[in-house]
Amino acid sequence: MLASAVAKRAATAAVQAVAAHHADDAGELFGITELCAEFGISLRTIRFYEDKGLLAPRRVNGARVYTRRDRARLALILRSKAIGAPLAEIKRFLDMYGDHGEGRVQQLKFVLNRTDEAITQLEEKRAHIEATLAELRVINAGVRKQLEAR
Amino acid sequence: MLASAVAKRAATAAVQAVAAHHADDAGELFGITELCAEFGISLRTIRFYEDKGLLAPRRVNGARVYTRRDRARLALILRSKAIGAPLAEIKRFLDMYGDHGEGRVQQLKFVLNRTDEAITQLEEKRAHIEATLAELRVINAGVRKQLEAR
DNA sequence: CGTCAGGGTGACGTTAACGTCAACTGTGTG
DNA sequence: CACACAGTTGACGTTAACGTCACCCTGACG
Repeated sequence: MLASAVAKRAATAAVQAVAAHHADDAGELFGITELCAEFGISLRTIRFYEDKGLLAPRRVNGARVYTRRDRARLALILRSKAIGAPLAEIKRFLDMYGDHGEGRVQQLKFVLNRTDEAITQLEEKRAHIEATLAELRVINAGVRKQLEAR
Repeated sequence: MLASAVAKRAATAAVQAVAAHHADDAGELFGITELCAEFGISLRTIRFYEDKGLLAPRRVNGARVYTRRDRARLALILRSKAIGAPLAEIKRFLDMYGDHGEGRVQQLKFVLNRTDEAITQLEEKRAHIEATLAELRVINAGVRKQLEAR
């Protein structure tokens, strides 16, 4: 089926995204304007995220230098914003992407609980969207009929 | 398949929801506190929505009286908020649920365009959620493995 | 050496979405 | 009738998420 192929692609992308967040900060480096241009946000915004503890780039002579990992974090922030999450929640989100390679059992269980929570919440949100979509399609179809029957 | 059954139920619910919005305001009436209790929101909030033009209850000696239709609108508002829409957009949303029984061709086409827009936007949002869910499941599974392998 | 662009740091302004408070009003109750 | 009570309207406060502005520093270039 087509759906399973799509799902597989999504899963692969997810694995890569999570891996990117664990990448050693060796490779390319980015400036602040570079990232702003790439993601279409303002300088003020990216600094604001830093103030809020969502990003923590290195400094070179005071200037911010971002690694690929920082870039991945930013992408995550923006996507989370797109689904309507407040920055405070996004911060908790980012923590989940953090360690979980090492860490005590206590910590792992903590992460497990939070991912479980986040997953159920997102599923609820998705359900809301499904319902709204269904209603919109009803309206859409109704109006279309009205128009066809002049 | 199970999924199709679920989809049908959702579609039926959607039809009813849209119909409820067109119901003649004859039946039961509600007070403001009643609605607040039912939906778990504050008086201030419901009045705020009125200020913003999202609700327009009748007045009896200055007191607000809500019809079933108003109640349906409120439900829609809250669900829209749950999916992360700003009130300004929600207002446009509500308009779509409005007439479309009568109206000139011009108006109908307008509604059609907006529903189309809204649908594609919601689909995008759903895609965001799917992606995030996929990543969270990756993390979740990873942590679970770590824990099993002590 | 001047200056100029790019980046940094407060400080303040702004919009959305309410909460809080005070002061008033109509309604039922003893 | 006095009074509690539910409901109403401003006015003002608050939090989140930035935008704007002014001013400062620093390296590169002519």
